[in-house]
Amino acid sequence: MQLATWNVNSLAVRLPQVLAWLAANPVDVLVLQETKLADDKFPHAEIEAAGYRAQWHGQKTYNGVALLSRADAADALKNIPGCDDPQARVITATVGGVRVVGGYMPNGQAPGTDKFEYKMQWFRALRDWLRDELARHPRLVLMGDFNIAPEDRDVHDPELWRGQILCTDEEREQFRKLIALGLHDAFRLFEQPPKSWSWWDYRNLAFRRNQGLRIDHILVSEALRPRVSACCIDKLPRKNERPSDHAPVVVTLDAAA
DNA sequence: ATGTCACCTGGTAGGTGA
Repeated sequence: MQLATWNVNSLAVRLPQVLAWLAANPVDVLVLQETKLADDKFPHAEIEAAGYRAQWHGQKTYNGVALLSRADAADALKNIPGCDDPQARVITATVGGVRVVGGYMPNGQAPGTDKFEYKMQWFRALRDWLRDELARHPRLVLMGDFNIAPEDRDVHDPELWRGQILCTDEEREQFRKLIALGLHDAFRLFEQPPKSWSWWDYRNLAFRRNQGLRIDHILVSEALRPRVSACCIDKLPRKNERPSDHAPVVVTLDAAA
């Protein structure tokens, strides 16, 4: 079973790239972030024609998430239950016995801003709900754009980025607290090439210079950890014309014993 | 040195968010 996450930065613009990527990478589950589409604009016909079912939680202009799956998706949820959030950031469903949580975590803009405080509160709410969700669904994957580079090795220039948004100690603490629920960063279960990033700013020729950050993550629960056989970042779509600024991240799970 | 992109409103640009 393969699952992937991709921040597409507008599904209206990126739909052809998503369909092409799925044709080349027929993963079982793909969660998308920043669809930026109201629910009635979601391209479900095109996605179904490509062989995928879709759950989506949309929003005009900002945010918006979706969960595409080859098999049936059951018990879908939108956003964090019990958290009254007007921003569309989470889509959850059970596929093939795995509880899949796709998230577009808040960016936070800059430390000290209202948006940063929202980010902190949002992660607290996510953690409080996930604790219960993990008890109900031991086989769980949390993946998406976390907007956090967990460690210095996830940053092309740690000194330049120190204390900046995506890299603050407070954000990294939020990431560690998610891990402490009993989750594992699938990417770090394997030896990886140095300077592996999932996001490159559109500015400053950042991709050409490989000046990026690893902020898109796939966290797997303890019960799933023995099944993880690979996890990699697919940089190819970042080389497309009109690319998203993010690359997909893919995890491979062996069949249950 | 700087270097973008997507989307909105309300226009033949400017603002916002990332």
